[in-house]
Amino acid sequence: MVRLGRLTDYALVLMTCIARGEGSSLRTARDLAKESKLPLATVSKILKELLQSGLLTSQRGIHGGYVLAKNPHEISVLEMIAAMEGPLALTDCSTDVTGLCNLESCCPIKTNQQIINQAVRGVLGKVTLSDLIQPLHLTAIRDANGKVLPMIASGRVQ
Amino acid sequence: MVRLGRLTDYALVLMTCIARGEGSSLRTARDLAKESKLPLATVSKILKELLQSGLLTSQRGIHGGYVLAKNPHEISVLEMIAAMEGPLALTDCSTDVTGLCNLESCCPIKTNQQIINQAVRGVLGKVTLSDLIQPLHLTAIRDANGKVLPMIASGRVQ
DNA sequence: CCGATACAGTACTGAATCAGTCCGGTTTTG
DNA sequence: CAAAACCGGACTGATTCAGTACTGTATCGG
Repeated sequence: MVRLGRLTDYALVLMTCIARGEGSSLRTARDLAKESKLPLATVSKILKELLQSGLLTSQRGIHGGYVLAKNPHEISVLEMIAAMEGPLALTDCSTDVTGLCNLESCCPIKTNQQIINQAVRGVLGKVTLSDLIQPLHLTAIRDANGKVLPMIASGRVQ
Repeated sequence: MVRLGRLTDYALVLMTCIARGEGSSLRTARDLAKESKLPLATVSKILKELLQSGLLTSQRGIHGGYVLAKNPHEISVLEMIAAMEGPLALTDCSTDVTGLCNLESCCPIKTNQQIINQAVRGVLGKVTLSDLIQPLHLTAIRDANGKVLPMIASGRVQ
């Protein structure tokens, strides 16, 4: 299905929760678990990974919690996905690692794969956390020909 | 890693092979297996799925084989991916199926997820099989702001 | 008409990945 | 020092996936 892992999905939800609560100091894992209706253990695991990727900062001890490390408009969807699943690479060929593919040097479409990857990265890099809080501002997103994607305004398409 | 299945990767290779050999009548599975250096059984499986999705047409019997069902520029990468992995949906929320998510109606980011999905679909829908054969023409692909993606011409970025 | 060739469809299996959980440790505060 | 909260790693059951095998059906040549 070419889908994000479920944990990545949760991560987007949690980041949105934290971003919405900005200004109200720290959010605890317990707090976020209640708000997102997800199990605490799972939430902790996700927050931990987001922390290690530098998207969150934490405060330990009683009265501890998590905050965004950057402004919401500086955190792209691409970064959040990469935090949970590692660098975005739709195929083995599009990694910088060599020796994975037995076709290696003669592979006729390696370059193309990288181009496809770059296109997807470009799009995901353009959508930021602040866009997820304010959906209507997404009208700024345009397709490959520079035309605004038709469904943004109406909220739904197909 | 957010990656395509390996079989999907192979499918892109095979479709490229077939597209390149256009005009030279039918390509047999055996033939394509040899050219792509993939096991015949696997190649057959992939071609079968591409057939069922209407991207290929087949001829049975001795002297049978496969041909593209459409012109290369009418077959998008999105279609090929969908043929192998089903409809592109980065998250459960972005499917048309309901009842999968326990947050359902109150989920704060459902709309956004669909927007993200649509953005990715838009990009993948713009790249066609003919683009994969003629990499240099990909300079037509632009980012969300209408600017040409920087790495296309040079073949590589980052 | 018969057999060789190639597509068509299904079913199975071993491996790899993933979600989710648990447990023990460390830091801070009252 | 005890409670609250973060920190880190490790384990497990389930699910998914790649790959293979086997049987069936269609077409063509002789």
